[in-house]
Amino acid sequence: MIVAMSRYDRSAFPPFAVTVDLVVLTVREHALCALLVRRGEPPFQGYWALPGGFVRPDEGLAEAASRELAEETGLRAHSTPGHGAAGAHLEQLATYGHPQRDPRMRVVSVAHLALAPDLPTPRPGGDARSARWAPVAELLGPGQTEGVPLAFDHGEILADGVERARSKIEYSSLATAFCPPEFTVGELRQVYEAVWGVALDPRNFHRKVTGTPGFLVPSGSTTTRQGGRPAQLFKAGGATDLNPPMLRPES
Amino acid sequence: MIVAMSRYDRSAFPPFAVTVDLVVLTVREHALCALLVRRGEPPFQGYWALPGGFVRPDEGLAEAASRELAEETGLRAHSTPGHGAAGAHLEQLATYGHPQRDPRMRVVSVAHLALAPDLPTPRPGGDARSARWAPVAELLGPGQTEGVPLAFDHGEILADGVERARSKIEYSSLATAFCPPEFTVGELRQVYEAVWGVALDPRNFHRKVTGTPGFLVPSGSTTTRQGGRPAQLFKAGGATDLNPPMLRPES
DNA sequence: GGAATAGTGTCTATTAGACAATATGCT
DNA sequence: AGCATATTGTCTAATAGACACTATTCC
Repeated sequence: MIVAMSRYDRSAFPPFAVTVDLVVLTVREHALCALLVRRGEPPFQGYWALPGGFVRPDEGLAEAASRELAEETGLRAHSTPGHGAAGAHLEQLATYGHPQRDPRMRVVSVAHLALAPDLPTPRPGGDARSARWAPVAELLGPGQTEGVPLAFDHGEILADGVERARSKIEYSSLATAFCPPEFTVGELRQVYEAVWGVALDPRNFHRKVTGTPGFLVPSGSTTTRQGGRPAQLFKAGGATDLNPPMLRPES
Repeated sequence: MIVAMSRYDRSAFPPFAVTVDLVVLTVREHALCALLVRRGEPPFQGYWALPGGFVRPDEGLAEAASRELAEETGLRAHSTPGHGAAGAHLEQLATYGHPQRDPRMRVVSVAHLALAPDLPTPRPGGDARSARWAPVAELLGPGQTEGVPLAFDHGEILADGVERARSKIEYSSLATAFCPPEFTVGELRQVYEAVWGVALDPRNFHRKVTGTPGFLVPSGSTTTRQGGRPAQLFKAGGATDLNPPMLRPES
């Protein structure tokens, strides 16, 4: 490979640094939250940023994103829904490559979106940097204005990731990626309500999700952890697409 | 650069080449077609490939894609619908970075999707390479098998681009990007039929598209170029999202 | 019992899909 | 006239949304 590279005119292949950045989302206390890390060095020293890092010469993009996710959260990544526990959904989001997005050099970042269940152990920082779960409502202002500025173009990336998550739970079963392996219909509804920031009718929601083939599979047991009448527990079914979709109100 | 590559070092940035590849789609003679160029040099010499090229040190990703599109087709790019004539819709598709996707060196390609109206002048090749519009049905086999192999991982990229286009015309007004500045409801229906490969009921389709606010704006004149009763001409309206969506049959 | 949540049933307005019928150009 | 396409209208089945009602637990 090195021999092959040296055979070519260097000016024909301008070198770029390639990184992966992660928009890791979870639902905590009825709020959609994103994982942020504090930067310990310039540029943007002291600012909050999305977790990420350089892609290594011998690894693929999804592989690099999966590695960074594990380093930051301990989660293993899945690209298909229907997993719970120590797994998170991971998919490529978009690539950001404005020439001046990093003042040091030309960096192209392949952003990924991860959806994780609420982590029992927040595990702040896989490599000694401090980390936190920040409610996205505090990061993305009501309009297009951002409340708290993030490092680099990470505010834009976060906004794109949140929008992707909001739209994708409409027509896919991805909302279950925010849930533990077994969950109730009410807990799933709270995920939708937190991600969309709206209230949904519990009765119509129940009829909708239990009536969609392959979305939910009863696990057989029940729980009363939500209070009130015991609720059936479900696991995510094999279906990935929701057809017809779950409709977001106010459209 | 070669020194840095030979050993991973925290302070170094493993260098990558970054390219843009284009999935340029149009509708010709009732068939969805993709723009291909023939490779004149190894690797994959003589194979058909997607148009593309290296991102320059001082240009952004969308800028590079727009430049390549203009070089290959003469089209100017728009990221919003509602344009016709010499304009094409252009959006980022996904990024492909498998370590061995290019045998020469590590190349990360940011693929873009362009939707263009049928070009009066096919203009085969902006830089002396031969080019052609290939029906995607001949390139992507019935199953997941490809009919004709493309260079590199371009078959996979093309399949992703076609799938993106097929799903995006469901819930956006992007189908108008395949049409000339003024078009009839029947011509728009033929776009949907070509992209999806299905037959749609002309009467229900007419009611649906004319009843969606902001999708179509009457231009005032009529045409008989389709034969039969003269049809109203429309321009693309300002709406970008179709709500409720155009439903793809057989789902 | 009272509060809270789970789950079912019912009604209505909207809509997708099938398809009859009419309109208006062309040869 | 006969053909082709455009455009409007009608009917039916399915569904989203509103909401009454019952079920089952904990306090």
